[in-house]
Amino acid sequence: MEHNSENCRSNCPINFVLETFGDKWTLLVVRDLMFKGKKYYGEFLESHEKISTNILAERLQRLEAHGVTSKQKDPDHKSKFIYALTEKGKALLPIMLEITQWSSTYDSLTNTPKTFSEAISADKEGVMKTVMASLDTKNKK
Amino acid sequence: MEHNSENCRSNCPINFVLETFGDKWTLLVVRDLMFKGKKYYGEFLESHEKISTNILAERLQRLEAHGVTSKQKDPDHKSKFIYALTEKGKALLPIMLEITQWSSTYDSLTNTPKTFSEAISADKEGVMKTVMASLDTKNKK
DNA sequence: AAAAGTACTTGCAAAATACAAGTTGACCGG
DNA sequence: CCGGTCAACTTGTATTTTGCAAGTACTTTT
Repeated sequence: MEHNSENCRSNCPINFVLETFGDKWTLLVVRDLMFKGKKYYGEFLESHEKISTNILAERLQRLEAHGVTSKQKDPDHKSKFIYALTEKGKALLPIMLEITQWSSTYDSLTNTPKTFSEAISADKEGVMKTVMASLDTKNKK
Repeated sequence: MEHNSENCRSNCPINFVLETFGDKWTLLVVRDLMFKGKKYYGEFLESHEKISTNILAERLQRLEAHGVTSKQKDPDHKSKFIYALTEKGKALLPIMLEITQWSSTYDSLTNTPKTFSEAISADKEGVMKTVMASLDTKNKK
């Protein structure tokens, strides 16, 4: 569960996130967990970018191994697992919001709702609290 | 120079940055330009992570194609090119600082100086101004 | 004029990814 | 209580990307 830069290419903080998230798919799983309310394997597969199933399985395993996500049996459905962000995973929120702002600025075709990017600009702390609250609610349900 | 999500997998802002930076190397080049004062091809090759020369060439081309970096002849050395961040590239700074904070928190072996992460916590705007100023100075030299 | 520096390009083996199909254990309707 | 469907993967293979070593062309230094 604990993970540090011991076996990484360097101890640089930028490199450290790349060792876990440096590919085209991993951060999309985080996005789905953080903003889309997804928690089942099958839900991640449905995302618009169409991750393939072997890649998804490998990424979920890696995220769990690095302490970013958790995996638990769904008490209501024995054949399902509930994936969720750990505290370490939730702590990615500021990065995710800054990424959203950058893309909203430089992608003329972005699908970020203007209300959302304006809310981040006006009150980033408030948006963070709202998102965090939504994650807690989901877990308790 | 203009780039948007037209030919991307989706119009999601998270995916948009992945289309340009979603690999193990690209963001290290940005780091070297932003924080390490590097500007020559050979300097990027020297970084601790040891990017290979063909990958570096391809990434610099992509960054330039996406409007994140610029490339100009060095007036003093005809065999050298100066690489620099554009405004779009400099605008990645908030993301880079949040990444630094996250890694400094969760990597027990991080090489981030405590003075730096504390400065970001205490006065992020101030740190941003300092870094931005250093980038402007470099360009004018 | 020869050697070294700078920014690449090329070739090839190894690793990662994409796509399709198969497996295993619930769950559900009749 | 049996067959079909659902859910979460695993396996196999073709394609793409990466990693490493070597080579090229132009400049600068000695």
